[in-house]
Parts: sequence; structure tokens; C-alpha cells
Amino acid sequence: MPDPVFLPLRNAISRFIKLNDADWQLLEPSLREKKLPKQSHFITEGKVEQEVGFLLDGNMRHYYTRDGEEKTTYFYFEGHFVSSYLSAITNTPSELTIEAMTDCRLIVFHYKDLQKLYDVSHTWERFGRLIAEYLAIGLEQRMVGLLMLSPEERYLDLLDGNKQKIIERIPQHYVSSYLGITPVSLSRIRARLLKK
Amino acid sequence: MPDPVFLPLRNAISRFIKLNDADWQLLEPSLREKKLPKQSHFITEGKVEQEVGFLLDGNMRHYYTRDGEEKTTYFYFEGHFVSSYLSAITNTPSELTIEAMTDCRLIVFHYKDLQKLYDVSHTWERFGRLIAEYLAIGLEQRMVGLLMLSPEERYLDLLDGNKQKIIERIPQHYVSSYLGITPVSLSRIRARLLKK
DNA sequence: CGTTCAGTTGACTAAGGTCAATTCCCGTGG
DNA sequence: CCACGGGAATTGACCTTAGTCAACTGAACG
Repeated sequence: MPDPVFLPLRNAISRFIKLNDADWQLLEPSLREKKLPKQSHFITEGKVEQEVGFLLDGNMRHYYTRDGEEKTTYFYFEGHFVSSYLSAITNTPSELTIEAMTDCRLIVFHYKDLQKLYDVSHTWERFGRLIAEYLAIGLEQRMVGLLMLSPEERYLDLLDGNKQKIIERIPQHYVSSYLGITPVSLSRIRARLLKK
Repeated sequence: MPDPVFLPLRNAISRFIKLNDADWQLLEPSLREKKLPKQSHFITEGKVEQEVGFLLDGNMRHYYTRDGEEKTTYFYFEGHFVSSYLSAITNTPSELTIEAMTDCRLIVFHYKDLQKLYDVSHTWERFGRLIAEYLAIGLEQRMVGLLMLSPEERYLDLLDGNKQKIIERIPQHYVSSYLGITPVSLSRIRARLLKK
């Protein structure tokens, strides 16, 4: 008997591949629901054992630590996957920490369980490919933005399109980190733009 | 009868997946050898029909054009794959141009031919996944460098490890573009470092 | 030899980083 | 209801570094 709690995940996966019941039943036994209170860590730096999450509710950020300073480089919103992907696929300790910015509700499974499906199911292998491609597209676009646009232009980029959520729901000092600048600079950029 | 010209490609693919003769024979009919003279384009901005290349000899760069200026963001060396990957997987016109920096010799095939193999072969689908993951890893590391390091630190990063080839073989004004700065700034950074 | 183009250097400008003070916002407790 | 505390955001002063424009040097090539 399928658990309706997991349906949002099934729908999200179905945006990538056609999923029949047999395919789904390969994954479903590995799923669990998980609640994370605000400020707790989903992934902690140094951890090897990797979980993948699907965010039902709330939002999270991930950050790298350097000289004791946290550099937030990504945000997660409901309806999206959350993981220290790089650490999972390379099976090395995570260099980043993923923190719940609000109380969060997720569906989680171990990345190893998905990897096992890669071996036995072409369909799931395809899912793995498409997820990796999707990720690569996002990273490439982000990188091009960092190389070709000024901080001001990058900020303007957040204002429209599908990235508005970041402006609307993320505290400014995290946004500045995402843009690769300090909170002070972002404040000045905003002031500069207002004068026009 | 297998063509020994294609062996280096087979070996390169074998670093990602175990490849038996049957698997290989699925791809081999799609392969061609191609020579590109210095300065010619392997991929041109706007082109949709996508080829993938495997560099046997020579090196290439890819660049985006913005305000009539070329921004070089990646270099390719022998033994590696060359493609406008993003354009190929999204099947949209390439936003970047790939140019031969020296006379080049490649093995090429149409990305569509590989995509067809994804459908019929789990092994090739896995190859597709691993390539995408490999690419994502590289992009993530590059992005983190851009967000967390200064231009000077990024330059120092090129000096050691597996990226030395870039310093040794790429003209400086392309390297500066790769680092996200102007040629003038890179020259100053180098001067600054020499004084220590 | 002269032409060309990459790389360096100088003078100046613009923009982000740093440190510190101040203001604003919000939640909590008196 | 108001006063207070704390963190976020803004603002100011100052410093550092990258961008820009232009002049110069040097090496490669015809």
C-alpha cells in the first residue's frame, strides 16, 4: 500500500522520467519522513554517510567554512532535492554543511540506496543521469554569471525570473554571500540602485 | 575490424565504465576522425546540431561573447572531451564558441548518436550519468573558487596540481579571462607576487 | 628592419573590503 | 503597553584592489 506522504516526491521524480509502479516500488521501501527543527543540520561538514532529501516544507541553505567564516553558496526550497551531492557521488566527507533555515519537513533516503538502483534498473540510472545533467546546467549558468557579470548585475539577476524566492525569503546577509560579496557591499549596491 | 585510430577514445571511456566489445561496437560506427586547423571553430555560437569531440592532439578554448567581447571560460587539452555540453543536453543553440588554439586532431560523433545509445543500452546510460557527474564536480569546484577566493588566490591555485597545463600552455590574456579578471590585472598580480 | 600583438607599467577612477557607529526591526519580559 | 536587548541592515571613513586608458617594451614573423 503506497504511502500518500511520499507522493510529492514521486511527482517530482516524474518530471524527469516516466515512472511506473514497479520502478517506484524499488525506491519506496528506502524512504522515510524526517523533520528538522530550525537551525539544525541536515548534513554536517566531515560527514561521509550521505542522505538525500526532498523538501516538503521549509527552506535550507548550504555553506562552506573558511577561516571560521561561513560562506553560504546555495538555498533550497520546498519541492526540490537537498544533498551534499558532490560528497555523495565521490563518497568523500562533505565539505559543506546544510542547515535548516526554518522548521523543515523532508522525505529522505540514503544515497547508497539510489546507487543500488542504478545497478539494477536502467530507468533509475537514467534518473541519475538527468539529475546530474540538471545540476550541471545550473552550475554552468551560475559560473558564467560569476565570471561575466558584476556583483550589481548579479543582484539584478536575482530580482526577476525564478530566483525571486531568494530575494523574498532569504535574509540579506546570506544573499550577499551567495553573490560572492559582503553584506555591506550588497547594502550599498541596493542604495545605489534606489537612487535611479 | 576495429580501427586503431579510435583506441584512445575507447581507453578514455573505459576510465568511466567497463566496456565490452559489443558495447563499443554500438558507438564505433558513429565515429569519425576530424582535423581542425588553428583558429577554426569546432562549435559556433548559435549552432544547434551538436557534435562531441575527443581531443587527440592540440588544445582548444571556449568562450562566451558579451558586448562584442570574448570571455574565455574553459580550456580543453588532449585526452579530454570537447563539447558545448549544455547546448547538447538541452538541445538549444549553443551560447558559446569552441575554437582550436592550435591545429587539432579529434575523434568526433554526433551527440544524438550517443543519446540513442542511452535508450538501448544501460551501460551507455551509465556512461552518460558518470560524465555528467564528472562535469558537475568540476563546475562545483570552480564555482566555489570563484565565490570564496580572491583573484590572486585563484591564480595561485592554477600554479599547482593538475591545472599547471593552463599556465604553461595558455596565453596570459586568456588565463585572465578564465580567472574572471582583465589581462592588466593579472599582470599586476604576477608582479605583486614576484616581489615576495 | 618594420609590423603586430602580447605583456608590462603608469596614472587615474571606480568599486568592493574592513571597521566602527548608528538605526531599524522585532520579539520578549517587565 | 512600553522598555529593553539583540541581530540585521545601513551609513560613514578609510584602504585595497580591480578596471580603464594609454604609453611603452619586447618578442615573433614576415
